[in-house]
Amino acid sequence: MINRCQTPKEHEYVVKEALSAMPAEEDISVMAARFKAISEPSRLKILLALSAGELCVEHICAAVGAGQSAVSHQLKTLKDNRIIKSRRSGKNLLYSVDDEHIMAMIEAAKEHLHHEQDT
Amino acid sequence: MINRCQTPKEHEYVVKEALSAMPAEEDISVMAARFKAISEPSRLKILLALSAGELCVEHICAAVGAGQSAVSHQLKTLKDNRIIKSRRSGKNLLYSVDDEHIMAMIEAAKEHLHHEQDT
DNA sequence: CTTACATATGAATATTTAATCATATGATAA
DNA sequence: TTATCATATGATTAAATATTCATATGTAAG
Repeated sequence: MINRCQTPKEHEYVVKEALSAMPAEEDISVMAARFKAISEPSRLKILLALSAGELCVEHICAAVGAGQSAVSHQLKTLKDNRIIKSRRSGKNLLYSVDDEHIMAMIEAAKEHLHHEQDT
Repeated sequence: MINRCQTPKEHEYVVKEALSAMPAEEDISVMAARFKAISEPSRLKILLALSAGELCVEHICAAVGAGQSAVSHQLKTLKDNRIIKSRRSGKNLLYSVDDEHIMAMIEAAKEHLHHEQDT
């Protein structure tokens, strides 16, 4: 037991709860990597654009105002982390948001923007 | 209009939608910074621990198995980005998850872990 | 008011990562 | 099958960032 803390009993209980609910190390790494994928303004912008609908690479470039190579690298990062998915249509690859959980995360982040903090 | 794309009409429409719904650059930066704050396994772990309840710094160290200085730096990053908040109780600072939007993001990320991708 | 304790902060280093350029791949059409 | 177009990839360089160590701050107790 840690005795530097003045409320050890409650915290000991919370720590136990936290440890038993804690995901496996590998799951934590995967989640962290996914958050990292959308933690760069350029990639987040791509994701916000795709939340309006499916787009090919050139139109993504147009929507976010960036170059083909940079966007392609970013799409790979987003796709490797399952933030987005792609399908081929002729010469084009069409990208879209992976699933409803990703949309939920974007929405929560947008709403959190307008939240005023207590502390 | 971009003509390299074989479905220009639909994509032009989506691009227009995307641009009109696109948050301001500054809001994008803020959101990205917040995702970045929870994109490091060590910090995500802290957040997951706090999702079980309020904790003081020493108990956070115990819950995540890291040192005081590292944890304190990470708490600052999380707090600066409004992922967590703190209140004082005697000698201790008690940290907790900022609000329900953050909890929603964590939950969505956990659920997304178990999602099998199409493409 | 001085000591001890809980937590924060600053500087330094080592690692990670984004952007760019040049080139490669894979699909279609001629 | 060759030329062209859409997109991906590899290497390089420059910038961002996590950790550690040492020290500072602020609170409470004696």
